[in-house]
Amino acid sequence: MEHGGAAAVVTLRGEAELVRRAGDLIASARTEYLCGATDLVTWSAGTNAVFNDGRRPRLRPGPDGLAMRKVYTRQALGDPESERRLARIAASGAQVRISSAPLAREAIVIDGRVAILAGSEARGARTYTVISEPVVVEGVRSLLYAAWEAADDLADCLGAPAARPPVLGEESRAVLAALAAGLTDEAAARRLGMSLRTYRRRVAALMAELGATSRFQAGVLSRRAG
Amino acid sequence: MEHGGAAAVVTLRGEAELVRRAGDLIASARTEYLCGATDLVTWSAGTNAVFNDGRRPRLRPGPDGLAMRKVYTRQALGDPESERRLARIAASGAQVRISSAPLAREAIVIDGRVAILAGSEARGARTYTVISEPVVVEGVRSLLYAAWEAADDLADCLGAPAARPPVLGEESRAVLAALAAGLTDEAAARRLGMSLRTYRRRVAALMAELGATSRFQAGVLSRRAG
DNA sequence: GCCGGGGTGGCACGTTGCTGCCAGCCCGCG
DNA sequence: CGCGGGCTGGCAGCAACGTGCCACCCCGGC
Repeated sequence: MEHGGAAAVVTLRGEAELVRRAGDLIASARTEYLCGATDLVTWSAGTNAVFNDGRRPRLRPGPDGLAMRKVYTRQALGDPESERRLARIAASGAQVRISSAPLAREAIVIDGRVAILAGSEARGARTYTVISEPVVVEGVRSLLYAAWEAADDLADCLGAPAARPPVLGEESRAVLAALAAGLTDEAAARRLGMSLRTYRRRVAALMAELGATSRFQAGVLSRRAG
Repeated sequence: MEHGGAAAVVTLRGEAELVRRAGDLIASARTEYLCGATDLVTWSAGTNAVFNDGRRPRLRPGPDGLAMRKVYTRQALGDPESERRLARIAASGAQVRISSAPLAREAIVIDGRVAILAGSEARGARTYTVISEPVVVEGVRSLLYAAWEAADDLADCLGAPAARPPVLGEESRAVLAALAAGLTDEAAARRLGMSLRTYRRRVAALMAELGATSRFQAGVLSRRAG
């Protein structure tokens, strides 16, 4: 049972063609605009061009409005400039979240009807694949939505001192594991073969690195970082 | 630029056809078999039939072996029977993780070359869409891999008393928020308008519900549950 | 050798978190 | 009305956590 609707899978080259061929599609979002990317680079040129063309949809958080959901990775929080842009996006009514898992390929799903996947660069122009085959769109949407669900709200990530997780050493990981196992300090220190005093020093250093003021918060933040 | 390779997107009806038409494909996995589903129901009949046909690949955890990665949701931990089956899968060399986000549609990606997405049931037979278009496969793989990355190892979820998160009340959420904000008990109790004693009672109840023995662990578990 | 720096462990003390006990309060029930 | 049950808050005592201080190493430089 081959699928062949000529328009089921279409590959476009470059943002210009994306805007020309799929601009109407993108601007026609009515219920949900779900978008995932590692940072702000990929879609910015293409889709901003579409929306700035005087057809930016009104974002209403209400039940019948368009839900604009964007997931990025921590790389989108890299520099203050990107952070500001993200904050601006969020202020404009979009829901922005930060995923701690990598999103290697950018993806958009519009109203559960159309998916757009970015390919790699080829001859200077990025390719975009527009999919309208329902099963594929639904599959992509469910996966992208899972990433959305698993991600943190931008607001919870902005002030975090550990926006860039500091790549902990081997010992820190062991301490973290002991903490996460629910051991008391005494038991943990014995297991790790260090004195109670030193163990507590390690914990204090970890908490400082995470920016936590209580152990509960440290647990939450440690999981956010992985 | 239409895509047409006749085999780029093929939809199959029912597990029998899946095995007949895509069995070789599934059994030919060499480097990575990445699979996501809400529970053990969907793929079991189809892919088990393929593998039990004497072509189960050898799972080697080494660098050149086949990495069999499976992500399920907490629903796969529903009953002890499913738990045992999951443990058996893990024991056979597959890496099994539990995602706290919903995976509405089942998906497989094989060696980064082929994706198979499950559709909804139609006339008693579930449909399976086999995709070999590289951009689409890569997009699906990156999303599925993100779900894999964000998920917890099965071992960390098996003993958890809160495998089924108990749908906390409004007040419990407020307590959790106060804890996650890093407040001291005193400050949190003031903010929530209750006495220190009562606040600590709430915290103790929460920790019991989560099965945590330390606040750090409670923080970790609370985030695992959402 | 001596010296200084960095990491460690012991000790003491203060803070925070945990819980058993009891008194009070509100409610529904007989 | 009395009575019991459930929830609350205060108190006390204990366990756990956090940290400043100091003595003790181990090392590398002078």
